[in-house]
Amino acid sequence: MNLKQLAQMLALSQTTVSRALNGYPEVNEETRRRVMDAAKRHGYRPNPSARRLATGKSGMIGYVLPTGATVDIDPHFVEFLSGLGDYARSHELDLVLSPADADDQETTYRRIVANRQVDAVYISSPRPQDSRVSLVSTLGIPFLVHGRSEGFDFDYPYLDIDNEGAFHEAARLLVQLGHRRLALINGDDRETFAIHRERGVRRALAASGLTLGERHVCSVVMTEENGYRATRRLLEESDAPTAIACSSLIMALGVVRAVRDLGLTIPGDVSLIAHDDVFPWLKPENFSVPLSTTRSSIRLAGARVAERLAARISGLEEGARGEVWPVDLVVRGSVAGAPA
Amino acid sequence: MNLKQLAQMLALSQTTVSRALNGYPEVNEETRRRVMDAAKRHGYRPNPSARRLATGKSGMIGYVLPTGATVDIDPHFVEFLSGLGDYARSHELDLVLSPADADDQETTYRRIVANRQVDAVYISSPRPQDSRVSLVSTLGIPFLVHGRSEGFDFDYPYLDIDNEGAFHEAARLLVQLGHRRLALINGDDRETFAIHRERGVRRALAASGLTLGERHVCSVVMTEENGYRATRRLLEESDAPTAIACSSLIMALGVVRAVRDLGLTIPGDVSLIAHDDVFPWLKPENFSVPLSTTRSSIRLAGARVAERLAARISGLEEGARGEVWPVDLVVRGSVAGAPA
DNA sequence: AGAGTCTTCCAAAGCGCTTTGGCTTTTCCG
DNA sequence: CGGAAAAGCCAAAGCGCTTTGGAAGACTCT
Repeated sequence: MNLKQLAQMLALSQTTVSRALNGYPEVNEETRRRVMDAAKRHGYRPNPSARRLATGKSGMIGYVLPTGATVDIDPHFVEFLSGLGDYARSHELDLVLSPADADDQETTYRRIVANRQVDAVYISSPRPQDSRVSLVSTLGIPFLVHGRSEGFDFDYPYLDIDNEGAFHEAARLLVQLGHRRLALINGDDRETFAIHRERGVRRALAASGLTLGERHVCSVVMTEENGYRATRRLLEESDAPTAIACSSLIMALGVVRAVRDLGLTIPGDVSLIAHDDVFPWLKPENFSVPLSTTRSSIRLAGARVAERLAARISGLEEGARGEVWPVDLVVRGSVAGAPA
Repeated sequence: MNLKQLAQMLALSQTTVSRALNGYPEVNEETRRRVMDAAKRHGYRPNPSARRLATGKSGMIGYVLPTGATVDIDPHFVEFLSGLGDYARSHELDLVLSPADADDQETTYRRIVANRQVDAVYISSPRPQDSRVSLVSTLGIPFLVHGRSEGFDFDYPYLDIDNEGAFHEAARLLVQLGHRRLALINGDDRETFAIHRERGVRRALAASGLTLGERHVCSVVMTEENGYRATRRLLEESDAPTAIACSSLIMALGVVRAVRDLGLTIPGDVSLIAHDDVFPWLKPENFSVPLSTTRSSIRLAGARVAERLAARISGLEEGARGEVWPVDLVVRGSVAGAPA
């Protein structure tokens, strides 16, 4: 059942039927009702391909997925996706993932924009002066950055959590508990979130005249194994830290394992605070010693990103609105006063 | 730059240019070269919306993503996606995720098929007599099942791993080591993979005249917490098992924690074998006691699914071909002879 | 009553591609 | 050399929708 048939059936023109269906004003209310009614009764659904060709709108949001033999998709992604899906589901928005060589995403961005394959895109895990952000903003497609970039001479819309504030609070608590030597086991320090977290820790330390030793900050891909290695390295040195801030729960698994392997205890010998993105399958309260965390649901962020993208597509949201979510500091058993 | 302009520029008809580009035989080789050349030089890319409208092909593969407030996307999904992306990237295939209410996916399947939004779909985590499989096969769109369904009077194409064989081997090893009371901490037993794994364990036990006690098999969502709870329950009973087979590494984390909490050791008091889907961020060899596993890369499976879907789309693959991958049994420190 | 203004609808022109059916020209072969 | 077959190309008709530019009729106002 296509528009033509429906129009014929109603003895109306395609124009009128189309307008009635799309809520244009220049059609009699009764006619509209008749049309709506018939459409529903016959299960008419406009062909999206045709509509897309005519309007250039696709009803999808896009994401360029960096891939490659050496590239692993972050497990956080799936939680983010859940959130995106939560919103998208109720709005018949689809998500198209365009896999791209991680080293050449530009081609793919250009392709999906030129082809009008999607109405909007989002960008995740941005870095300072991230080329994707400048690219996409010149390409002129609605977009939203999940996280923040930096160092541009223009503004852009984003949704981020207060990483600096979170780690500032975490570090401040540790300092208040008497810790003098903190360490930070961070994610890839080319990404903005990691930079912000480090900044937060440094700021908290500085406030008490302390510093973050050069060798007390690690920047690694966030795997259990890397958490383990970093911790071993940290704790086997002479000026071993007495407290660790850690950028992910998965790494924290490794931290806990390393501490135990060294015959040390949490929080007796070392206090630990990690960032928790709220996974349903791994909870900080269930660690052998319940883990203190800075908590922010990445799933909720996903839903919000979808919501804002939808708003931008329909013109309800405009401009370079930045949105920063506060982060909860949840104190559990993994922190204690510094050992004597 | 569109077809019309390109044709004009070459003083050829759109027909000829289109045919030259799409490899039809009825065009002179030299003409074809000229066309190809000009197309490349001017960066001509056929508009996918138009092509789609004309042909009904979209160049995308689809996945209906079950969502809902109580639905969590499995973290395995992201690894599978990595694999899918690995293949899709080099073939300019995009993946479209259509979020759907987990309790009503049919509507969404019908929509994406009716709308010809995608050229093929895949189905994951199937259950016996999974309604999605029968639906999709009547809808007549190319598809592939990742995993297996059962109990149909028709065949369908799938890619699965030998879950039964894997857990058979694992259980057999444990029995050979003298274990008489095994337990299985399994995933959702409405899903086929879980059923197959249980079957494998039972078969191995039966071969030695043993059985899997009713209360020695748990079926739970695969989270760390559930692994922990299941293990506590198992080990606190009078006829506690001396060996555990576990369906996921994440649950195994909980198993390990529970064993430790109870003051027991692996493998001294209890042997453990888990299934490893090969995550880059959590490796069995890095468990406090290196974990024996049945191993099968879900990422490779993703790539293969993409490959086969592409083949089905282009008509290179047909029929209900089932493909079952063998699973490696990797023995590490977490298994030992049964305690006396 | 006549001019102007709404209201309501329509025919037709795209959107950019593929494909059908046909028309020339060339090639082949007895 | 003549006729058939093959090769190479084209005009035009879709695909199913949106949107432009009217047009006809109803209504208002002076």
